[in-house]
Amino acid sequence: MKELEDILKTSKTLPLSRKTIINVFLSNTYFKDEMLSVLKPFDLSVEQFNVLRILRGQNEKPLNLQDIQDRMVNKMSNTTRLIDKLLLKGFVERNTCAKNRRKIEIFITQDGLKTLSVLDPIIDDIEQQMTSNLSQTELEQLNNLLTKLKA
Amino acid sequence: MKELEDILKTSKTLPLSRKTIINVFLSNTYFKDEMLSVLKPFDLSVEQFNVLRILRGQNEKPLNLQDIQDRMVNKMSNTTRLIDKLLLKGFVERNTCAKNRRKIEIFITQDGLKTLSVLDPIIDDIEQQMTSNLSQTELEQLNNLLTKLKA
DNA sequence: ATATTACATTTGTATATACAATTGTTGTAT
DNA sequence: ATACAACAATTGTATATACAAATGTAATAT
Repeated sequence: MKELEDILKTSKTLPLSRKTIINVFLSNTYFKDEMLSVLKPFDLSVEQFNVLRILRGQNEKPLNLQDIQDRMVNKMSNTTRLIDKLLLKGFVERNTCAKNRRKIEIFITQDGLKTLSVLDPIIDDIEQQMTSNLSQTELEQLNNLLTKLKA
Repeated sequence: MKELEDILKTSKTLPLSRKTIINVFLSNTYFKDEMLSVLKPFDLSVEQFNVLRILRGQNEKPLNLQDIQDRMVNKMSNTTRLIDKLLLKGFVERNTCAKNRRKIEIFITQDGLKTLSVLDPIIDDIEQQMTSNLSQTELEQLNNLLTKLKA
């Protein structure tokens, strides 16, 4: 993993705020790349995977697009198109809501559930690995700092 | 800013590693959105802005595409196309390298430099603002933890 | 009852990114 | 000198995201 100093070769000392922001960008890339390399063989992007997990969390109850969008970690401008791709792969189903035909209900399929259950231990593993350089105490500190940061 | 609990309504307690990863994703989005809203009026994306700063750091000396890519915070699969857009806006110039015609040298223009000099204090400001919930000590802690995380 | 407004999703356009294939140039091996 | 490998950038295809406009449905106001 590249360090700040390696990347910003020509720079003087950066203000702490900028260093922090850059470090968050780098950490984000680090996590996303690792996740993607695990999900790739399952033909899923990180975002698609997260939506599938959201749908599973509903225990077979459907969610409409806005509900999904609200629960997404990376706010998605285009849930429609993301769902389109999950549909093509057979991981979700889509129905117009009977009570309010403006809304679209989305379900996870058996195939989607099966894929998630295969992925669960793999993802747990990579998440552990990616954070293994920090102790539990340090992880808690990091969490608290990040939460406070954007409070 | 949304909290983890608000987003993941249906979830049980998450493992600390997952919480940390999600928190980094959220922080990344937070920073990027704020930066973008500042850069938007200047017709620049966050990534384009960063490349311009890299080029300025060279003090008028040119960089080829690979050098730029190495210095970029968000590794860019397509520096070519990013530079294309900076070119259209007149912020950079592009020449084939005489010594090695495979390489393309890229310079920042006066217009690019002028735009950066206008942006400098604005960016400093927003960076301060975005991190103002943390003390200097906390920012240092956060930096150290993030560095250690991906060491 | 019709017009207007608000709601929910879709579509279009643009940028950033991932990855593979292609093009053109240079260096090397024989 | 020619063939082949390595290098540097470009192009093509796909996904995610930002934002605006368009479509279709429901609620309301008169």
